[in-house]
Amino acid sequence: MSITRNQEEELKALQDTLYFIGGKWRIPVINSLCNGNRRFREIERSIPGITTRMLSKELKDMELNKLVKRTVYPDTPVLVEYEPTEYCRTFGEIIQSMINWGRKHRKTILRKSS
Amino acid sequence: MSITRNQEEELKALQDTLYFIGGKWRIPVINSLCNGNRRFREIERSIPGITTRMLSKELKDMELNKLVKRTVYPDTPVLVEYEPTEYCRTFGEIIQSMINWGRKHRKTILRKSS
DNA sequence: CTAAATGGTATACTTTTGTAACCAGTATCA
DNA sequence: TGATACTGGTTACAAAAGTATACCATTTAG
Repeated sequence: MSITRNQEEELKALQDTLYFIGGKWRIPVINSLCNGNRRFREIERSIPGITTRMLSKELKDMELNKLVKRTVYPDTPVLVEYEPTEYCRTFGEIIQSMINWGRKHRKTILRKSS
Repeated sequence: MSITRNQEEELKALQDTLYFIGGKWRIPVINSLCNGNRRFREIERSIPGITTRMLSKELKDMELNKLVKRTVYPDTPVLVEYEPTEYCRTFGEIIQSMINWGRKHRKTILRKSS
């Protein structure tokens, strides 16, 4: 049946995406980079709750996956810059839909912290 | 500056959404329910890789968060049904954007398993 | 009688994430 | 001349999340 087939295909596409997004910090880091943040501490400060360790791991992994380009300017003091690739920007639609959801449901959500 | 203000607000909305999605299995479970699966084993079979334990935890948590309604029909044999709430269906846009991403990038992705 | 499906739980284990301290190099401030 | 703070991270350890596997009572099919 074509309904079944289609659902299988959708599930596969969905799982590919989720696999690629992976952990908890990938989306916020992509968002930060796309918002123009470039330096390590700058990105770190822009994402409340992230730790140096997680950001470091995330950026390394994203570099391997061609989502960021890391450039070192070796003048003293050394300066390190992270840039989002075009590929990185393909997550725009997903991020936008998440922002939309968050906006709509602001009133519904009771955070643990409240 | 309104750019700054807007980015902060977007980040907050984004983080609310990510917080709500939480773990690894929330999205696949929502998707399965929205695809019409209702019984425990049926949902389990529809999500490759999930274990009984994780599905059980996820469904409990989703019930607490008003994402599913659990109904027990106590005729022997007992039958248990899980139904997505309207709230659950609000994730449709996010899931659809994820499916779109997965489709577009099928060729780009090299899964570890390949 | 045997085997399989139902809706799960219990236990042990591995992997991932979080916490917190630390490091070398440079700049700032008094 | 220190003391302090910022840069871009690393390291060791603890806690949380996820995985694997076995198990349970009940019911149905053969």
